[in-house]
Amino acid sequence: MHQKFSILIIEDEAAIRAGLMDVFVFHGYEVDSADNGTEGLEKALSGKFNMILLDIMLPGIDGYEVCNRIRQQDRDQAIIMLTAKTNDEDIIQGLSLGADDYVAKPFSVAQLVLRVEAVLRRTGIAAVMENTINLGTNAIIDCLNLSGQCSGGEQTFTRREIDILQYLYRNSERPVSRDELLTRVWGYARNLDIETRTVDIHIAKLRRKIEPDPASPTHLITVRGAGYRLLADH
Amino acid sequence: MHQKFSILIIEDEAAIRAGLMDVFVFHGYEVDSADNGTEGLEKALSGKFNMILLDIMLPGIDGYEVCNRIRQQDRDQAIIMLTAKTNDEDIIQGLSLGADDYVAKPFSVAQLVLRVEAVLRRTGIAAVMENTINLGTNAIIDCLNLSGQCSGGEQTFTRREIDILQYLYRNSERPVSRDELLTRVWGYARNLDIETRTVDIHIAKLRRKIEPDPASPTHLITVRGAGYRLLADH
DNA sequence: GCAAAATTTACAAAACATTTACATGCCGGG
DNA sequence: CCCGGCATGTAAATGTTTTGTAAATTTTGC
Repeated sequence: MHQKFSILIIEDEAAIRAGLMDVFVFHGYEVDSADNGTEGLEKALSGKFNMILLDIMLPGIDGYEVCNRIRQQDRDQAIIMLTAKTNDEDIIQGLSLGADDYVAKPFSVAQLVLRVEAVLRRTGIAAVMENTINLGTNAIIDCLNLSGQCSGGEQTFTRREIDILQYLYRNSERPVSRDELLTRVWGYARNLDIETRTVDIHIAKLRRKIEPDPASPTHLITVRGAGYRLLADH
Repeated sequence: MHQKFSILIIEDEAAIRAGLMDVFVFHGYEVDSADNGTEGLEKALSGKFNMILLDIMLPGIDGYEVCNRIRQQDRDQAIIMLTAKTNDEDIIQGLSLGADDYVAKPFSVAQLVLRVEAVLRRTGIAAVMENTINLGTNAIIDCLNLSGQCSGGEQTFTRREIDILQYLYRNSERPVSRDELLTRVWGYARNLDIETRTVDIHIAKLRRKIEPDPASPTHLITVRGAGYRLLADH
């Protein structure tokens, strides 16, 4: 998985909160937390999180109320409820309020991670993330719709342009040579003497679309003698 | 409002099977059942069911295997596993095999019904069953009567046109390729080399009916290199 | 057998990809 | 420091593929 999922843990017991944070950091998630309902709700409403783990018994606003308010603002926010209560009433209330799943304490950590993954898959969040190139505030690209929100406003891309961006994005830790692009994106047989400039032309077109100032690129940079490299902000 | 959801219950204990069938018939579902894995799998693979309730311990092929085989054929089939085992191993295995939810016996009937509804909602199957396509002020289409109120006034549609619109509507978050339409609407076997233009022709006809200006579509848009996408007014 | 619907055919138009041609800038060696 | 060569940038011309659609033809449902 290239881009990290972000997860918010709302849980008042410090030991459980810390334990959960460790586990999800270990599994490659970006984690934030809150120890009460008020703070949790505030963070949740920022819309920054792909998943919210929500304890039911909380000081301040309780978990049901938090879930309810989140849903009012964002129908599609993924939420999993955690609780020590194990009777049907709770489960029913949790599901009616629109939590995506419900895990009863004590739960095994492995089970919880699997349920989180299952919900991310079911809700389509995983699919969306896999098809999004996020370069920061001035370029967020939807590879399924061949479109993006860039500094210059809404942009559309061609299939080839998206293929190039995706290849560079997946290899953004290093520059990619023209030869490699021709091989991996175009499907040409490896041919070390290049007699085409088509890669350069496509790069120039992409810069016009995603760079605030195409003349001095910040995302799609040239590494002279090596190729091109795609960089995100921060 | 919408047609009935169909549900398949695969469960060997006659008393439980009969009880579940009664409950779901009462809740307005169309219900079929099987009392062993072999028959259950066969019925499940027919693709007629919106939801499959699957007991784990079955004579013949067991529930895990049935789930596995269904998933191989249809990634989107909704499945809820039922079982008396309550340890983590089972839950993990169930989720790994791709069941959409997991309900442990003894469960309350109310809880099970709610979980079924939750899964139908989450997977978008509930939306699939809707029979009105609402694209905003200038196109509201009644899929049962094959008619609609569009910018050009009252329109009638053919069955194929409605099928296309519904498929695009259910997948309106992404463009749908001609190939996918031929497979999912026409029922053609997957055949990557298209030698027919019939999809394009139908799209053109639909545009004449639902677009205020067919020459510059706002609802039925082309994503060149990817397919067609149906958009509603916000 | 008829009318409506679906599909194929055929061509035009638009979008996209590539080549060409020349301009620009970077870098090392006199 | 300046020059030449080489890697890169890009506008414009050219070639290719995809899409739009009218009209002809076949299929389908009564």
